[in-house]
Amino acid sequence: MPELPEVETIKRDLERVIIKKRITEIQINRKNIIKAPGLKKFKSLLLNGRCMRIFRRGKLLILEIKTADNQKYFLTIHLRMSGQLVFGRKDPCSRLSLRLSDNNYLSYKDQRALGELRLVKDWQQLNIVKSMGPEPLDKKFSLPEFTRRLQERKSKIKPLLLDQTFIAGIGNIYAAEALFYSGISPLRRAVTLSKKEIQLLYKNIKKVLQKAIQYRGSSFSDYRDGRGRRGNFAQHFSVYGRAGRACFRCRGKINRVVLGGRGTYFCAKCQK
DNA sequence: CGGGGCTCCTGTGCGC
DNA sequence: TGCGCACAGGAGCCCC
Repeated sequence: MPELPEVETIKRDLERVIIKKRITEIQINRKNIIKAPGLKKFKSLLLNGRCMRIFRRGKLLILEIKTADNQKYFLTIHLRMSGQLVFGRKDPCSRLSLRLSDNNYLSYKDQRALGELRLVKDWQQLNIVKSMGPEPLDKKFSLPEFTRRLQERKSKIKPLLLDQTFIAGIGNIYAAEALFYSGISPLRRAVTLSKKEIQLLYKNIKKVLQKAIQYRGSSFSDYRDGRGRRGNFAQHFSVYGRAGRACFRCRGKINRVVLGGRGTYFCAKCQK
């Protein structure tokens, strides 16, 4: 479900409402989403702890936890396809529920239960973090390096954009949108992109992610923000999910193919 | 390295 | 109505 803009929106919502509140009650309704440590330890460390800070790396949401006995831990949350993190009243559908000292709840919901939560001492030592590519909205994400790294890859550009070790945070929607705005076919080999095309792609990745954050993310079906509300960017999709409909630029038909097992939308006329 | 298939889950929608 | 299949904002693993 959520890609960088959705996780960023949740982060911004939650940091206004849960910081420094004490966790007074923990209810785990689906054990296997907790990947580390064991359930007992997970619970005892969190109980009476407080979230001091929230940040994001790629699609990973990270809560810095100060435990009751003043240790520093990090609760890492990967929402995968259908995870939601919602602040408010108690939610009977939650997989994990944290009651806070103001009597509100932080609910982790996840219809498909593919999400993963971990409570760790050092989040940077997680494999998913160690192998993660650059943050596309970070100043350190530079065009020369993006260019160099694209030019050494023979794979198709679209699956490459979904590869979190190549670049962090982009998923199926924003890969499709960025390629559309850049006029680049998802089937193109990365190595064949011209300097000009790479520059366009670089700009459009940033642009589409920023725009989506402005609109509080995309709710195609499951996504909800930190208050349980839908995002507004789905109304602004140019290609994603528009198979068979008219391309906004040339009025031609939007195609759908499967690449790396993922539905891939593009306009064969506008995207070469 | 690249790509395909399968897996983890649950739910919905479609064609027959 | 029922059944099976395809598909869904993700990603790890195995195999060729």
